[in-house]
Amino acid sequence: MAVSKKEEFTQEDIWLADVAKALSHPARIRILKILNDLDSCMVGSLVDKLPLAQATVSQHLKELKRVGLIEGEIAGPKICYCINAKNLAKAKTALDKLFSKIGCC
Amino acid sequence: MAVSKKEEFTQEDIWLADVAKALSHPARIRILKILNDLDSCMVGSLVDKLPLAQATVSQHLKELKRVGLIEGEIAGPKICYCINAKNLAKAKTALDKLFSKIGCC
DNA sequence: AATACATATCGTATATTTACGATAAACGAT
DNA sequence: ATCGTTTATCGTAAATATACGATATGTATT
Repeated sequence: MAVSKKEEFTQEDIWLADVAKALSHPARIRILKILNDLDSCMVGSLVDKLPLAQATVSQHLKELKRVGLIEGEIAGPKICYCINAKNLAKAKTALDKLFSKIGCC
Repeated sequence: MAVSKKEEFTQEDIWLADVAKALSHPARIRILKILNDLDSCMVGSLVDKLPLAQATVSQHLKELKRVGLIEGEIAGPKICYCINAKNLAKAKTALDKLFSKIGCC
């Protein structure tokens, strides 16, 4: 594209689109579901559960971390990831609002 | 990327990621909000309300239509778009489930 | 049928995303 | 201090997304 026009929208819309972008790959949906089920999980364990190379999983984790949906804590030589409940709730509220439409055409 | 690995996930995760992808641009968030407020809207009117060329708006509408979040009805020479409430509700339910995490680390 | 208008599609340039091997960085244990 | 383990980052190739002008398509009007 010549030049991105994303900045020409409201901060709220840009943020919501950004959260949606973080959710826009099945690997990242899967990661969130795993973290939801296990409460927390080491990267190596996530790599075992996904059909992707370690470098790729790390990249997906970075994207989820970027928008604040997850956070990592150093646990010795490993890193323990978990969901950031506060930001997840914020995203849920914003999406709920967007999806509040009941009637139709 | 060499080859996409998206097919290696569950249909549910692929679908949810696909819906999120449709929401992953501020222009498409804006379009949904406008349709939510106005109930329905002609394409020309949407073009007026967005900082994008007509061809680009049409492309964004196509993406929202692809995942079933909106639908267009021919109205004479114009086309009237509106939200597909049924599919929006389905997406809302799936996202709610994903976001059901309350506790944290 | 010719015209005017509304929207979709095509072609294309550029930006971004996805994927992975290789390598670096950080830590604990020996 | 060196070694093995774990994860992040770099470099890179291919796929996909974004943006727009130009053009095609379809409809109503004259």
